[in-house]
Amino acid sequence: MDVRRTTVRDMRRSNRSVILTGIFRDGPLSRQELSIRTSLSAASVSNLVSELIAEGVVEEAGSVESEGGRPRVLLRVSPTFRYVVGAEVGETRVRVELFDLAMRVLARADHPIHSPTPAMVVKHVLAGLGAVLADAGVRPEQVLGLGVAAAGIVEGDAVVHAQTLGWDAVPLGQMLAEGTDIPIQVDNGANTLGQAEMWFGAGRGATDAVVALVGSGVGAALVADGSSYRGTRSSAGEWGHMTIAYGGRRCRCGADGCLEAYVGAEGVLGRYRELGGRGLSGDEEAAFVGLLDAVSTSEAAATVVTDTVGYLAAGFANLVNLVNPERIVLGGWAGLLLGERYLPLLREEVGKHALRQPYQQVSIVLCELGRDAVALGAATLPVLRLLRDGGVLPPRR
Amino acid sequence: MDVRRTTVRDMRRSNRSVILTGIFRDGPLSRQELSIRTSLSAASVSNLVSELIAEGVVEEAGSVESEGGRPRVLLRVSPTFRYVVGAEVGETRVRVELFDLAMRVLARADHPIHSPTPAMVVKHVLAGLGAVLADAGVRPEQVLGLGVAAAGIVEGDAVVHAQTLGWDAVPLGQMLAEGTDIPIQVDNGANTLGQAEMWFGAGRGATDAVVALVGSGVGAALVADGSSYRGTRSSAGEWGHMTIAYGGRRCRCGADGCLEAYVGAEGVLGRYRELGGRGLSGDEEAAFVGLLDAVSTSEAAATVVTDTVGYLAAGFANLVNLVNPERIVLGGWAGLLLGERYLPLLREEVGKHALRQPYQQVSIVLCELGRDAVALGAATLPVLRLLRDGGVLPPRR
DNA sequence: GCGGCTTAATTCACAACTTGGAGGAAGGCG
DNA sequence: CGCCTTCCTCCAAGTTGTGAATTAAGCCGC
Repeated sequence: MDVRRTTVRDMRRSNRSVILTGIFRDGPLSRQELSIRTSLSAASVSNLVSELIAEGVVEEAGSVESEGGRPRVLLRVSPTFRYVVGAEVGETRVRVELFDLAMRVLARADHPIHSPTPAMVVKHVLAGLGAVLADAGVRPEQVLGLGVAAAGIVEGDAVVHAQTLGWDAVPLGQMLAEGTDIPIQVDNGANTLGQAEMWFGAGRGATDAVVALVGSGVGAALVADGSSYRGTRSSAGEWGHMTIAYGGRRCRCGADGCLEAYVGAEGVLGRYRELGGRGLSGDEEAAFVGLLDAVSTSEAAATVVTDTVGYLAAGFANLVNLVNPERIVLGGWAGLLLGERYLPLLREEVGKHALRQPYQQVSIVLCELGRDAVALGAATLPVLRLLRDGGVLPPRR
Repeated sequence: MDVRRTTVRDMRRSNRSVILTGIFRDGPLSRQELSIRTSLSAASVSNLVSELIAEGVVEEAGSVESEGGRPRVLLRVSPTFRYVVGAEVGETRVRVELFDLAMRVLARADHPIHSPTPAMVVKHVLAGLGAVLADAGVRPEQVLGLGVAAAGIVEGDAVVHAQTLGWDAVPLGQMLAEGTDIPIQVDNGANTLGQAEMWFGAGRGATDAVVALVGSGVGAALVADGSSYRGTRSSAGEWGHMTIAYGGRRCRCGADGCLEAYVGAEGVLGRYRELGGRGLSGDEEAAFVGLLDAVSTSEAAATVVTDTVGYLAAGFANLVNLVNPERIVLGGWAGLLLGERYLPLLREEVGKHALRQPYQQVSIVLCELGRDAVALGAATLPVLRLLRDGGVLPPRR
């Protein structure tokens, strides 16, 4: 247990962080409002804000009309103070996006990949980084950081384990750092999408929430008390491989009865075929849509889909009982397809598996951002750090 | 989101807390050691300690022999500064225990109950409180607080929901407060036992852990980053009602396939009977021991027990995947009976259901404290608050 | 157009805090 | 008994948030 002291310096950093976070998260705000919502004195707010303005982190942005008094000056984080880059490393593409601090996309670079090696990924991410910077005319020194969303388990300082890609203990962060001076942070793709959803999507305002992603596979991001929960060595949130049907279907992770084997699109389509269902064509996504459309005509399809909702509900109920979130956000392409059609049924089914008390406290909603938000979420990682540090820039080599 | 300021006052409270916590948790310590482990300057340690001594919270306790210099003076929390009371409200008894701040039992009062009403429980807890105080000659003003461990879900400020007792939204804390001026805190029994185990038992030193309790029912206490995790409205940790066998056995909570229905003693004995097993007599506990002893002679018993270990392992694996703890502590009377015999098998089975990465990071161990530690854990609640507040006493009416 | 009014932001003296260094305290050792 | 080592405490200095007083900025009525 490393209990640590608090110094007068920590106090200032903490208050700078509180103010900067307030300005960033809740749009342009006046010093007055900041003073009220942080319960800092007007004097301190003024003091801290003028420091932040002097450093260029914050800027004034017009003022609000008054009713006879001096108008309040609005403050915002200077969008061009620094820029952030988010990279999505998926199983089929590498996407790199450049954002300003208002989180607007300034440039984008995509590159398709297939069964990529770590070296290839590093190459494409660095190439994309160079491309977006050149595209938008931003210098590397102006970039606050590069956030990378990787498929798989991310451990400690950017070591990636991805069974589906055959990656084992790949030091992705370190490898990338050899090609650039920009500070790098790596996280799991589900977590970054969850982070995006918490900041800009359906998770706004919640402090204890779960963002569940259902696609070909299944994952979840846990948010406890306002910040992402990572466990001992940051590999928490592997919701997809929760055993939900003891002794059931074999999952691609090797275990039996995982949630993913029943709710992930691959598992769902597999079950349909096992029940003798046919007639689905195209890629996985098209097939999944086809399955949902076949519900009214095919007995097998109806059974599989209803079951899927039930299994998903049980998975949600387990989260509700164990974590007692105030909100569950359902996303991922398959999750959205299911949710659009079956959200009421899903809610009802969750009630059958969850305890009454925590069930009454949770609301289940759909993601608001598309799956393109993975890179956006990755880009929030450096921003999160900036806010936590009260606007103090991370050191560079 | 109520982000809050930090003032110079918070700083001092925080540092007092750090020092007091250090002294309490890690035995007698010298100012020197405190200075090093907290990285506070020697001057500040001296300053804060002398304040704590003046207030009577801390006292000097001998000194360590030196090798030619001034000997270090050891400091400890004054055991008689205040006293704490822990109450265990079980389904069959009310136990009240009085502790000093060294957490030694000074007096105990037991009272058997059967299907108790809230009013009865309140009566017995207050009677027990009076009894232990009289017994040890402690005045009410000397009591720091009363911690109550209740069976069921405890929500917010001591509102208890206990389906098995038929309690719904019982304001236990408030009811008790009408009978005494002593500050009251109420928590779930599994949580308090978990707390005891984290401080004084098998959980020592861990920051991310789960204490799992398997008795007639099944529960768990989640500890994240050194402190108990409670969720939105403090009803997290209902591990027992996690769906683990979709569409399986009916649980007493009304849902199907709960872990408790397969791993709780009641469920295990039920399964044995369903398989045609017979010959178990006595109360639940005796029957459970009988079942375990019958493994070598009865096919049904062997099947049930092996299955139980498997189900329990799946339940653990779900925790491992989702929460990524560094330690899982297995307790509860049935859990200990199982664990004593099958811990290696259990560990192995967990490996079959959990992902490799988080599995390698978790150690699974048995509780070190008996189930009598429920009241001890409850008594830690006021102590925890004292430590958090840096030795500042809670207000009294 | 100008004083009066209202509200926002800043300035300033102050109190609370940690810190590093100087000095005092307490014991061992020759 | 004096010297040395180590622990502890006191003191001046440097930071920081706060409340009261002050200044700034716009509106309104005449």
